[in-house]
Amino acid sequence: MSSERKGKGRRKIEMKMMSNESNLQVTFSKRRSGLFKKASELCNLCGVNVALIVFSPSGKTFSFGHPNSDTVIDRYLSKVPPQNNSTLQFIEARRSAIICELNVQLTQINNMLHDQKKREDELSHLRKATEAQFWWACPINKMDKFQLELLKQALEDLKKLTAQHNDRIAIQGALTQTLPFYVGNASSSNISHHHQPNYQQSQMPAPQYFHNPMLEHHLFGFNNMGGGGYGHPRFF
Amino acid sequence: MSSERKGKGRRKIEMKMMSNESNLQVTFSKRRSGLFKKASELCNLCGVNVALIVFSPSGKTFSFGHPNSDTVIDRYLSKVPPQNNSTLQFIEARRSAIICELNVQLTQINNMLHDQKKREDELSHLRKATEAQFWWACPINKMDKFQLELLKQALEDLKKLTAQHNDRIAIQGALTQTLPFYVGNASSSNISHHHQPNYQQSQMPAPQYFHNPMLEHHLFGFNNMGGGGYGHPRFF
DNA sequence: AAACCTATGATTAGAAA
DNA sequence: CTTTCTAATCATAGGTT
Repeated sequence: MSSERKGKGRRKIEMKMMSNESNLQVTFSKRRSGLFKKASELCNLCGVNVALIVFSPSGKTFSFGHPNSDTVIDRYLSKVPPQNNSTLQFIEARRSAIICELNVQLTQINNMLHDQKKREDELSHLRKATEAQFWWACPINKMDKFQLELLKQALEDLKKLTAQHNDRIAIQGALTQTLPFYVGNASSSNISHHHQPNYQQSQMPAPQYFHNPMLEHHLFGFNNMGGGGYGHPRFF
Repeated sequence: MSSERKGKGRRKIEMKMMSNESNLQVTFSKRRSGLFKKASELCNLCGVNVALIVFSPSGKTFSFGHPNSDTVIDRYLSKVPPQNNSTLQFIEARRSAIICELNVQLTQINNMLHDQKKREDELSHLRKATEAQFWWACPINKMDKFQLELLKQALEDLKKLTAQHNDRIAIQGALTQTLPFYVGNASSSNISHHHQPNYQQSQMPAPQYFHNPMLEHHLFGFNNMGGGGYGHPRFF
C-alpha cells in the first residue's frame, strides 16, 4: 500500500549516515555543490561575511569565503575567547554531540508528524466516502425530504418482509406440532410456518434477512429505544 | 502579459545585493537558517568535517561545525600555507572578485536561458494551436479523406463564386462602354457595376471576396504555379 | 520582528551514462 | 568522480496575521 510508487523520482531519505558507499559519494558531491551555491547566494543577496569549509570523505578540502575565507575565519577566531584549556574543549565537544542528537530527534519527530498528517488525510477521505455511501445511517431528523422518502419506502418493504416472515414462522410452528421431526426450509411454499416457542436466537430477525442494508441501522436503533419486548417484534 | 500572475507564491529574484533593507533582513534570516540546515544534513548524511561561519548584517555571529568548528578550522588552517605576504593576499583578493563577477554573469546567462526556454514553449503551443486551426493550409498530399472532401466542397463553392464574379465583371464592362463616366458602389443592386480600366490592384480577386478562409492558401498556391496571366483569371 | 500560508522555483534521490 | 534525466520533495518570496 504505502510502499508502492508511481514514479521513481526523488524519494525522501532518512537523515542518518548513509551506509552505501558509492551512494554516499554521489550524495556528498551533489549536496556539497548545493551547499556552496547556497552560501554564495547568501553573499550575493545580503553581502555578509561567510566562511565555509568542507572536507570530503576522501580527505579533499573545499572552501568558500566572502570576502575571503581567511578574513572571516580571523574575525571569527578573534571573537571567540582563545579557549585552549581542556574544560572548554570538553564542553564544546559535548555541546556538539548534543546538537547532533537533537537533530536526529527533530528529524524523527518531523517524520512522525508527517506520517500522522498523512493518516489524518486518509481518514478524512475515508470518512467523506463513508458518509456519502451510508447517508441513511444518520439520525432521521437530519435527513432531507428525498432521503426520508427513500427510507420510508425501505421501511415499508421491511414491513412486508416482516409480515411474511411472521406468517412463515407461524406455519412452521403449526407443522412442527403435526410433524415433530420435520425440519426444513419452506423454500417452495407460499404458506409460512410457525417457529418453536423456545426460539433462542436473536430477538430480532437476523439482519441478513433484509436485502436492503439501509434498514439495519434503523432496525437496531428502534430496538434499543423500544423496551426490548419478547416475542415477535412489530415495527409498524 | 508576462507580468500577470495567477498565484502569489514564490517568485524568482535577481541574484544581486538586495536594496530593500527590511526585505534583506527577512531573506537573510530565512536563507541563513536554510544554509545551516543543509550543512547539518551534509554532516548527518556523510559524516564529513564541516565548518560554517556567518556574520549577520548587524554583526551577529553564527557558526556551525562538525565535529566542532574550531577543529575543522584548525585542520583547514594547517592545510593552507601560512600565506602572510602581500602578493598572495592580492592574488586571493583578485580571485575572489573574479568569482563574484563570474557568479553574476552566470546568473544572467541562466536567466536568459530560462526566458528563452519559456519563449520556446510558448511558440510550441502557438504552433500546435495554429496547426489545429489551419489544418487545411498543409500540402494536399498530406490530407486525409475527410479533409480532402471538405476542401473539395470549398473549391467548388469558389468555382461558383468565381463564375459569378466573371459574369459580373463582364456585365460591368458592357455597362462601362454605355455609361463611361459613372462611378459608384453597387450597394443595393444585384447587378454590379464597373471598376476603372486602369485597375492597379491585385491581379487576383481580393482574398476577402471569399468567405471561406480555407481557400486563400490554395488559391495563392495555384496562382504562383500558373503563368500569372493578365485579364480575369480563371481557375477551373 | 516572528510565524504562518501558498504557489512556485530550486534541489535532489535514484538510475544511468 | 562528475553529469544527466526525471519525478518528487524541499525551500522560500511575497503576503497575511
